[in-house]
Amino acid sequence: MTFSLFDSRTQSLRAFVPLNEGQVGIYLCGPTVQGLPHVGHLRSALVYDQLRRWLEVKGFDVTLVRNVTDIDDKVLENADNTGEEWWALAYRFEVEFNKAYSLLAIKPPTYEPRATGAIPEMIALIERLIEAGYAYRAEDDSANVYFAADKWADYGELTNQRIHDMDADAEADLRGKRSPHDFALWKAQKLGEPESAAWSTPFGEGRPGWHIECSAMATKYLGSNFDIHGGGLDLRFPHHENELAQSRAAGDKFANYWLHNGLVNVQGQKMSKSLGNSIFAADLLGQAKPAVVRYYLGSAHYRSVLDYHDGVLTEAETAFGRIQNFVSRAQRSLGDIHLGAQVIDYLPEAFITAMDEDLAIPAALASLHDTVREGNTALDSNDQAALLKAAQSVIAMLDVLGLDHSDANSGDNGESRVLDALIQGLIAERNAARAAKDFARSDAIRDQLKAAGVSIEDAADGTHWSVI
RNA sequence: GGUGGAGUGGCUGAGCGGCCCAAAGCAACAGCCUGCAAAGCUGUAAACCCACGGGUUCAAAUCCCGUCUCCACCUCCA
Repeated sequence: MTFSLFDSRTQSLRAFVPLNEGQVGIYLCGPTVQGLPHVGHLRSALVYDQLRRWLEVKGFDVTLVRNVTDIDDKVLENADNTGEEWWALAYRFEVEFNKAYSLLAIKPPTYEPRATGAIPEMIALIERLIEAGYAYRAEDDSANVYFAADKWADYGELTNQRIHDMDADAEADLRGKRSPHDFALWKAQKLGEPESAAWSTPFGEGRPGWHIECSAMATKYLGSNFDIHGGGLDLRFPHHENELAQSRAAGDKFANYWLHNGLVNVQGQKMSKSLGNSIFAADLLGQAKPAVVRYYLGSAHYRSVLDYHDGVLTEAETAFGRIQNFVSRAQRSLGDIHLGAQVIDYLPEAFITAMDEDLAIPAALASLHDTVREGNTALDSNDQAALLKAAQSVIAMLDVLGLDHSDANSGDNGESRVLDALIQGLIAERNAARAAKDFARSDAIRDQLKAAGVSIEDAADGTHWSVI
């Protein structure tokens, strides 16, 4: 029953031991809502959703905090371009993110704080840092406040770097910094920036630096010491390094485990605005069902690079369709399949082992497919007991992975009843034609249905249909 | 310059000292089933032994050294 996670800070697989027995606190860096959600955002949110679900299956009471960065240079810049209020733009994109998350069955976090809702906590944290001598007000008398990176001896501990090895940009404008490695805790209001984007503080008018937001929000909701901090690999430096430095310098223990998910590449290349190769949530969800997208995003280990290119969704669709097909066949044979309260009791050993080892979802999927094959074999040989066992097992695994197995044909609305009646009529006609050996007619009906997006399956117990 | 990661069958992608003559999926081929298909099952072929060259070990895809190639981070980024 041990559960291990790869901790980026120690760069090792560590057995997970929660601070408080039976409870887990997770802080996840959410998006800066300055644009539309892309495949990378989805993967990141999904990884931690899977982690959360697995911990819940294992009986933990999980508190998941995923923030929304709603104030930032880019938000202001983009709002300036569209002519919207910055907060209106932020809300607009936040809604888009939540829509995508919800489609993908990513459970809402326990708390989803916005950065602008934690300004007092940020100010308090900055004051503690100034007092402790790790932060200073800008040399140029602006409202900027910086963290003195070289004063904090452990700076670089998260990413195993030394300050003097870092590639500092010697040309950069210091803006009142003492050293180029220092980073902003508080940013002075700039000329032309809206009043609504500036808060009054003891240091002057301005807005928060990016890193301080997460430190403040994480400890506000999870306490000064909590279990897991997660985010995308690209946030490891400088964002997480800075978070860790400032929180520790302020006297907080902060996170016990650091998790980083791999990024999504597009045809072997990094996704970026300048390359114009970004794949947005809408692109994926327009091409395939949400469960298929979810399956695809889980097809590589969370720490590996996931490559996106043409055909990946089709492949996921076929693979996932095989699983769904089995569930439909099993349900036809067994009727509705119910699970008891303890989902974990239905999971194969191999599946549990895989999930327990740093959330090895690809290996877990292998176990899922193995079970589907066993179930199909049981179905073909009419072994009802073995079929039920396999079917329950498969449904339990899909449940844990958050993959929707519901039959597309089920549903109780009027339209689906009408549709079923019409299709059943055609199926009856086709079977009559087959009985009369009028295969030209029967094939024509099959083609007609296929053209309409309906596939049919001739089974021992009759003909069944499903939407392709 | 620094830090981290990767190179496994046609493709995706696990494995990270013996259970590996390397999982699972996709694609391919054959058989069973079918009027023919689809779905399903079974089997076959697929990785000149897991980038290349050395080494350690009774034992290496897995550890060490060297080489090559690729990627990421060190600037905003999930």
